[in-house]
Amino acid sequence: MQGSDAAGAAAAVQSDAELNGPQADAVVHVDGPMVVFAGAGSGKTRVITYRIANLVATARVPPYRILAVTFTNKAAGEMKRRLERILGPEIVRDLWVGTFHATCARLLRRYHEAAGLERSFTIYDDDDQRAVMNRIYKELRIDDRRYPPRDVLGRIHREKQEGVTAAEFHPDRFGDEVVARCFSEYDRRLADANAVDFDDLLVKVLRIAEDMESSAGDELRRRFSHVLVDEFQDVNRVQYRLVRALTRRTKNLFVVGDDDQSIYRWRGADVRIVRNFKKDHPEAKVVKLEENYRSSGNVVAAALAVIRPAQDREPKELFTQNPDGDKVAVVACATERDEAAYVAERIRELLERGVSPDEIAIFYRVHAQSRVLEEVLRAERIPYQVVGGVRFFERAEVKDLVSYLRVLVNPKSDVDLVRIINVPSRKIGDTTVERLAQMAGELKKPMFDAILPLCGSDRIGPQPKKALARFHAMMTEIAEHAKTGSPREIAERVLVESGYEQMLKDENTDESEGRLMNLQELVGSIAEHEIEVLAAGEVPSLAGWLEKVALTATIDEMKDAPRVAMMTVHAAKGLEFSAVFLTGMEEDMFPFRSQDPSGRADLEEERRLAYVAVTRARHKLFVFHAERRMVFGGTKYGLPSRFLADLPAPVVDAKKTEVLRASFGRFIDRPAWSAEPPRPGAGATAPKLAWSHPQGKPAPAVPAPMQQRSLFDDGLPVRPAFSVDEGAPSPRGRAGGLATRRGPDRSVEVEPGERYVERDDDAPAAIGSGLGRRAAAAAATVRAGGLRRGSKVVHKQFGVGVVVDVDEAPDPTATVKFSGWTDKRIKVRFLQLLDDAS
DNA sequence: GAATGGCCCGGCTGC
DNA sequence: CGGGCCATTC
Repeated sequence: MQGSDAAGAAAAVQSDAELNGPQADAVVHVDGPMVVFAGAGSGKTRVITYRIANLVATARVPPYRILAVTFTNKAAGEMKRRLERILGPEIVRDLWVGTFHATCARLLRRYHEAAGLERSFTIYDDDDQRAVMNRIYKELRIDDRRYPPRDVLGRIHREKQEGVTAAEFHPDRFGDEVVARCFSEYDRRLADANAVDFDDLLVKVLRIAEDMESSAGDELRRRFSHVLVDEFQDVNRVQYRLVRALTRRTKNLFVVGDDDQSIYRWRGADVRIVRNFKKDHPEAKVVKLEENYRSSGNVVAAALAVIRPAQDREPKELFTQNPDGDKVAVVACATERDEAAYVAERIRELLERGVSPDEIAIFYRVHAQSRVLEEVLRAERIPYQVVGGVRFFERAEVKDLVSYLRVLVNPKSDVDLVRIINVPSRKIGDTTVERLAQMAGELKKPMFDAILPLCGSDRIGPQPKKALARFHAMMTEIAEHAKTGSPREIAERVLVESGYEQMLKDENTDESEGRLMNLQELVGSIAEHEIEVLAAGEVPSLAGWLEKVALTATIDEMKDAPRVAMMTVHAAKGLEFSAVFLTGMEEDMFPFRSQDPSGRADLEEERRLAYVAVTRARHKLFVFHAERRMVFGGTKYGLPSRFLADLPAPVVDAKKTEVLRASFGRFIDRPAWSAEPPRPGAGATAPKLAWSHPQGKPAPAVPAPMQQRSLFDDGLPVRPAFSVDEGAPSPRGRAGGLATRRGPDRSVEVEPGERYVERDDDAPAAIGSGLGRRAAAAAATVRAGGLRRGSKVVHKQFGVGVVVDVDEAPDPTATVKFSGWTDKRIKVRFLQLLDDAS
């Protein structure tokens, strides 16, 4: 680092910063442990960035002695980019900025010997882990019904996250003997394959860092003078121990987090670590950033209301000086498709008003919700990108090519070898592979190295021998070329030489076409990586690319493109958008409740998750809940999420979609929880849900529906089953609580005061015929009023549409354009005319 | 040894 | 509803 650079940077830090009091404290206080409780939108990324800049520019800390741990690679990239503007690329290149996993992978390449690995080790993902475990089950003849491999792997995973090794594993539960056996066998196989799993990356580095005897440990502990950790509320035990070990000498551990945003408990994160930081480090300086610069007043108010009932929070009060802005729209929808159509409509409006698509995001609790949203956005020609979901790198053809490349880099990796040995088909069947595995076991060699010995034996027939020998020759040849070629060239060669490309070309279907394109994209990604690495002045390698691939998170794949982003709330952590659409805010969806009866939800964490979702929005926040929703093939009827009830009335603008408004004699299934009529005080505690509402909240003195309605002042049926007929669109009068349906025994008489509920499980067939009297009335309106082109209509299934054509016949039919569907031809009597006044 | 169809089970969040 | 695994068949 040149002196002038540093001086310039120091000046830049001073002039750029404009940090407020607490922020400045967090930046300039250099030595010793420090914890920053940074509320959502309080500028913590800025603080970390400027702190690093300050360390380098003012405190003159050599950049290579600074380690900054971010939560995602994407965040690491952004931080580096910001720092480059302040410090210049030369300095930033020497900084260590990355996720725990990426950092540990990098360290492990340096200290591989101390971890008993070769430098070329492979990182196994869940799929690989499962493959290894299946192999173990087969060979040890373990009953996979009694001990599901999934559970065993999950158990091992949890143990590793706590830093427990196979040797230390203490069987104390039923079935733990099996876990113990699998654990050590699994570790042994990974070691033999020169491979590590995600947990190993951290654990192995931790072993070295905590080893007071070895020189590697000593060196590692001296490596960094300052360690900074972002999103500290989501670190696990191993990660915490690691950063403590790394700062054992200097004590310069700086952590930033928000215990309110801890949402990864299910993967080992422990929010108590940040909450107890002061206890662990009595000398630690504590800073709280409580001013939110991101969101409008109403959004902040909503966020606070959601998080306030949470327990054991670090005391802090988020506030903002931003204007109140628009209210939070809470939108009641009929179905998920109605929800999607409404989302699309609002997005369309925003886009027309000049909002950039990348300033808009749609959130959901689970990926499964994305499909319908995607369909509708596609139909509406709104540019979007789905973050995560079925990941690119999980596609079969992509994994195949990756496996080929991994075998080239690390021929010991048996799971990769098995994956590709017969793809494309080389007449090397299961039996042959089995024999090969046996041979490898006996020779205590990797399977690849057992190929030739097996060919030299008389254990297999001449055909398999030939096939195996050819495969071996092919791979050897490619490996030979791989010594000189660039990663992209190697990948291309593999595709050709292996016959993989030919296989797909021969198939010549739409699917194979798509696969070929995916492979092209993969090669493109390798080429891109080459360019990046070359630009950084380093030599691109296949191993480097493979490592990057293994450690790429879904969110890292998010492109900087003018597209609406769709993602889970988990993926949204750390991001912000001008407009946020938070969908599926219903009980059992969000808070999510697993189908698995043993799977109890962690309500506290779900609440924090909701808080994260809300705090992503800068200006506009739309929250949605649907009356019914298709979930895993069945229709689920959902109550509005309890988190909605926490929103203060003054910041909420409650709306209903037109489809919901127009829905008459709602066909609400009668769920078990409505078996009893609501009684005062019973509403909130009735066994309608597996969860009770948060402790400490007194049961409402009024029936829950009424209590909630104060919030939804347009008569929104927050408890649909109890308020079925309310909010009907027109004053045509109630249906008298009676509705008719086809078939015998299906018309139901309803007592006064009770609401009519009806099944709606045979959807398409029931369209129209199940509509009841109001439908008839509506149809009459349509015919009498006359349906024209341009008329707005509602259809039970398809939602709101615009008539593009009417076919006058004895049974008039209209062609209607529905949002999110292809044009439909529908009998006019199944349509309801929307009077535009409503 | 490969290909195809059916069945069963899981079913969230993800490095 | 969908994916993975198994059994059947060629």
